[in-house]
Amino acid sequence: MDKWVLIDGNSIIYRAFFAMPQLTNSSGLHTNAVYGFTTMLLKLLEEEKPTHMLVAFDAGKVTFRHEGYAEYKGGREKTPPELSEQFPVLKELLRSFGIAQYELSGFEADDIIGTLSRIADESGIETVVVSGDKDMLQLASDHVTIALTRKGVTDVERYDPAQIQERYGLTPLQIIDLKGLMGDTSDNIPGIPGVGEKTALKLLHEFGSVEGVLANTSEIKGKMKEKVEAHQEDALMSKKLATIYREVPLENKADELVYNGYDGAVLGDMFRKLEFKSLIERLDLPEAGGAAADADLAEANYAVMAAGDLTADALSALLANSESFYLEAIGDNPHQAKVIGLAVASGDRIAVLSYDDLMGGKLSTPIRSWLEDAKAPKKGYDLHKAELALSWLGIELRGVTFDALLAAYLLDPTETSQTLAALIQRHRLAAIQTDETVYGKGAKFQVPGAEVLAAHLAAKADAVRRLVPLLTEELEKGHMSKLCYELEQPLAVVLAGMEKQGIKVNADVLQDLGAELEKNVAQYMSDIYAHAGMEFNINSPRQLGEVLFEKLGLPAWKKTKTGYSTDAEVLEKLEPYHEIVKLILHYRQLAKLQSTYVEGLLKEIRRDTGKVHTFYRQTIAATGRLSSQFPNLQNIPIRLEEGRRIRKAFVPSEPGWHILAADYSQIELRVLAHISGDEKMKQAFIDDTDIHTKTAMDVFGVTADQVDANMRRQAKAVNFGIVYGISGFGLANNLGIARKDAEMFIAQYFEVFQGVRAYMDNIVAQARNDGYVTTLLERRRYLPDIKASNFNLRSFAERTAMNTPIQGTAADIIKLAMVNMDKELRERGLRSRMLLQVHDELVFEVPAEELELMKTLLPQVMEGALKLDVPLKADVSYGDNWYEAK
DNA sequence: CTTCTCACG
DNA sequence: ACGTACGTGAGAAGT
Repeated sequence: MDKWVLIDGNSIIYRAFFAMPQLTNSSGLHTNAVYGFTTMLLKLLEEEKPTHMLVAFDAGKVTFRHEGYAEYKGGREKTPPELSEQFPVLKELLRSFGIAQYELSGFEADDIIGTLSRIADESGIETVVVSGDKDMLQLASDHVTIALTRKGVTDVERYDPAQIQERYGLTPLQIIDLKGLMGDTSDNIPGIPGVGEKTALKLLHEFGSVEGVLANTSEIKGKMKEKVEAHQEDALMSKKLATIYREVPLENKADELVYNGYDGAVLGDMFRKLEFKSLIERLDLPEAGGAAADADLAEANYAVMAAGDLTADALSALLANSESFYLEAIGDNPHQAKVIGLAVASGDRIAVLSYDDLMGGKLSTPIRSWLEDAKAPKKGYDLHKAELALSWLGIELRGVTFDALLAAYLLDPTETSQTLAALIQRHRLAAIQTDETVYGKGAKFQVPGAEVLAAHLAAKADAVRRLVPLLTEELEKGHMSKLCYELEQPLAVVLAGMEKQGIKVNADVLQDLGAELEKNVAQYMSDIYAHAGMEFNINSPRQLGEVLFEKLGLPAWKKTKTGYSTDAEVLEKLEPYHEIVKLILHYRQLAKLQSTYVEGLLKEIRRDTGKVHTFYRQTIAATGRLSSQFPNLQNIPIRLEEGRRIRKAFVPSEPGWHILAADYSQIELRVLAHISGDEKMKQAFIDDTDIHTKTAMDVFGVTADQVDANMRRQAKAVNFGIVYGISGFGLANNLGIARKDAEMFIAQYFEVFQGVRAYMDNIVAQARNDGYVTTLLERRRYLPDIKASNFNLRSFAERTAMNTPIQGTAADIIKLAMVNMDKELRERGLRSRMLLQVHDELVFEVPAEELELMKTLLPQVMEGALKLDVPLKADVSYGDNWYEAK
């Protein structure tokens, strides 16, 4: 069975260019559009398995369409040079793939594809047309489906005639009439002025075609009638321009479209030229010239010393002059990670010890005492994980002086891969093997034999050693040395302490709650089945969508890329239509509690201690916040009472102790008041007024007692919006009001808080100028998209520029408070323990006799963490469990 | 392994 | 005109 795939080259490369972030190879060639195009090709090859394939291009500037209408495609912006330079590259890439390409002077890509799809259709050959242009829908038929790009490049939506009917209520050929009426600004096709998609569809549903509309103008009312009558000629010409010409002389071309797959070596060479390294790996393409794979790998200018090569004294001597340290622990969860070895580099020797060497034998004593010696300096990589993994072996890691992972994170917190291999590559140092190469991944993961493993661990210790001076210098240049050595590194130790300590979770409380939930979930389930008239999996959005929108016929208005959206926003809008909707919302709420918080949390409780030990990741969030994993203890329910009860299970680990919690009040807005210097906002916090009420008063121009609940709610949403980097659309969406009204609120807000407006303008300008923004403690985030020509990318970067200094400074502040508080506890010899951090909240367990002291000490330390132009405020609460501490 | 949904600040 | 709020992690489905 033949299968043809016909691609509108111009349309897709444009799409790819605007959808992909800036990307260049090391010689400065822009490659983003070609990269995007390539990912789309790969997806098509995999999904469609075509026997024939063609990429069609527009040729030259003038086509037959210009003969009747010289202004066709006039007024278009010039193609950006960053894109033009990629056309020849794309054509070369297609040759490397072995994919046919075609262009014919006087015709557009549309016409070539239109003709070939007609030929395919006439022979009954299944064909997919790929484009970003809706006009292509006119080509759909029983054998021809149209894949239109939606978001990005690889996300496409397929249309056959039935789907076009469903979406527009039109046949494929009527798509031409649609454009005839609407016109198309991008092609400079006029259509009828004032007729957009809505009106055009209405007219077509009534009269069937452009000609039908023109013949029945008497039945059209008001202004619309005048417009249609005045622009009859335009409509007819527009229809003609929009019609794809399907008789291009292309007979007997089919053989040239045959696709036989690509030659890995040829494609590999092309990808190397473009530096598409991830794709080389993904397709497992051969290395250049077959061999020489290891040519770039660093040559070991050190001797790997295994246990057999070392005496205890020799090891001690080496450790005394250590330059770097690397500990390998397998597994993502450091509390369960298996230590398989470690390496210490010193001059031309790198000692590599196994787990067994660490746990017993002649070398165990020297290595353990070195690890635990706070005076023995250690420069390493991910020592937070190392500290935890070792601690479960009864070894306390001390004396960390430099962590390459933390440094790398500070230097670029948005970088997703901070592995040693990636860091080495980014710094253009001689390469080391990736973990994936050495261990494999997924089901194929396997620890290699002792010798190979030793070589790899030694290479990593050596990599750390080579990175340290570079990272140190970059931190210095970025003014982040203090942030690294005095905040993040000490914090890593505090976090490890919290994680080792863990928090006690009462399994009985969870089990009781679970039993209750189970009953209720079952009840909801049967009620939902009764209303639906059938049983189905409510947890499956797909099945739920079918029941709601097809079986029950509820109105569908929001779609995901795979089907109907059934999220809470959709369901809330559907509530008035059917009783089942409310039941589903409740079911969802309870099922979430049951699976994630009752069952999920129960699985994390250690049988021996009854505690859960989360892991705070310090190098994930782009803003400087922490994140929490295994389990995530930063998203335990609180907003709704049913869920909040989960917190009753979090209890002190010792009898008679209490849970004490303190959270910063409005920390982000206080930070904003400080960094913007807005006098009005500063004064509001100095007077300790309710900021949302104050905002409502100023924005609505009323007195305090005139602010009702709704005004305060709206003001609160505006304040949130300000912190997020406000947009009219976002605020409108959040408040469920018209965008115009939202924009009015924002304008009014900026009228009042002029300092805030100035800050927002300045920070975006600063980001454009420097390429990055910073927090008060000089934490940095780069925003490469701030200059993007793509509106979406640029807007996103602008909002990020506004938000990151605020969210990031708040993160700085609570981190300072944590380090200071830890110090206070130790210096005062208190037994109280810090257990959790939830972005603006700290949770402790405290013995009864320390409660009074802690109730004043904790807020004092939190409020004094950083001196701002406005006071910081922390509210304390306590109880017998986390629920009571509210 | 990705997608959807939903929990938190 | 474009199409969005900022930052995370986890469970269940379905490929």
